[in-house]
Amino acid sequence: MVRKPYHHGDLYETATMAARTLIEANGAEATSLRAVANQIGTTHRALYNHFADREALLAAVAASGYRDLTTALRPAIKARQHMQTYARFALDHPHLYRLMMQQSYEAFETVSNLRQAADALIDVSLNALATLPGSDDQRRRAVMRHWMLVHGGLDLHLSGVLRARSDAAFITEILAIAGLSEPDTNPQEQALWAHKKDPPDDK
Amino acid sequence: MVRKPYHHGDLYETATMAARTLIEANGAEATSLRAVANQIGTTHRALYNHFADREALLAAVAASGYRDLTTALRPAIKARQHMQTYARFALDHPHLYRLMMQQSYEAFETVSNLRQAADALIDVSLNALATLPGSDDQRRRAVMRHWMLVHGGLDLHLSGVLRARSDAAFITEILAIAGLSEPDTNPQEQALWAHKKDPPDDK
DNA sequence: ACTCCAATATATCCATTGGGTATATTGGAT
DNA sequence: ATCCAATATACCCAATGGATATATTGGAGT
Repeated sequence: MVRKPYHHGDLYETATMAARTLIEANGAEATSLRAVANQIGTTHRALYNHFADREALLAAVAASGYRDLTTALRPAIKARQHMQTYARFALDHPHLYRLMMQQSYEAFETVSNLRQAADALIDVSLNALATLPGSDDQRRRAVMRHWMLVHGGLDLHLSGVLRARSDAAFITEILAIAGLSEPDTNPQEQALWAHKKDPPDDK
Repeated sequence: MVRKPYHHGDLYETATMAARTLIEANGAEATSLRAVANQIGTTHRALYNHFADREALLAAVAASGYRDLTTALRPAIKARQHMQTYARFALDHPHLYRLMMQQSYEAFETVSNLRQAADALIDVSLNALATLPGSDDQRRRAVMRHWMLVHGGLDLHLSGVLRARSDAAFITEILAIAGLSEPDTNPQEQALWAHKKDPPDDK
């Protein structure tokens, strides 16, 4: 069922990667079908032979992001390391991460790659944290708690709602909040969040 | 400095409310300047006398959302009630909530209303939870933890990444995860999350 | 080797969108 | 009554996602 490439080569993969590059650079909203097509030397209409519509192309990019994140997370078996790796991925690829987490309910049902890739992410987290104590359900809930916490923190940080002084400070703080700080670390909390009371870095 | 309305009345407020209605119905992406203008009987160009650009109109809507959420949250002084109210607002106004949380860093700096409204939200949470034990910093961190947790859970639930069986089930579960369940409640966790292992509601 | 045909790519076309510029209108201050 | 800045309109434009029709490619069947 995997057809050999005809004219251009594997346009599906080529287009997905080109789109991903553009998206990581400028964000998904600023990435047009024509821009992607230009990048790889085709007409924008050629893409419609491989993707139902623009959303489908974005979904393919999101799926590729899920796969990469899953791969990055697989060797991180300790909870703290796991969370750290997750956060660093999101901070290193903010536009991609946002795209991944903003796929519509429909996209998850339509683009089979996507649901599959997202489920793989959940599974790798469940497996990696299999060493935690407690029943399966307790572990599952712990994974959910960690995920919600780090994702929520990231999302609030990546938009301007909350503003940490730096990415590194953000990671330190989120680990502290999750109760996963290094034993000998004592993060100074009060200096982290810069909202109206204390402006970012003057003095 | 508050100018009386000239031709149409207070177009700023009228347009913001119309935009909000459209956004709550169809989402921000699907709401065009022209659609808003039609709704209130003006030209789309008239809006540019009150909003710098499309983003600014969306930011005004977001600010109004922040104000409403803050108002809803003010009387909820117990942590559990607070979180419950927050979650219910987001679930009742999913498109609006997403818009609020997706304002760009720039928007927060440019549209003064917006930063102000977002800060008011943080403050009301800090004040409401002032009864919690611990130092100011500990309380601040506790607020952040609760916020990140509930927001992260909501965001994952509102997109299709995680799928709870229902909104009510989601609220119950998020409270349990946060350690804020009613004492006599014993939420059955395993039945909540429906991802690939067990499809939504058949049986 | 030749033909055929489905998969793939292109060529035009269209409505809608955000935003620009120039012009008209309004109504309070003088 | 007049003037002028705030407001609204008229018309324009390039870019975008998507539709339809046509051209091209190259492997399968003979």
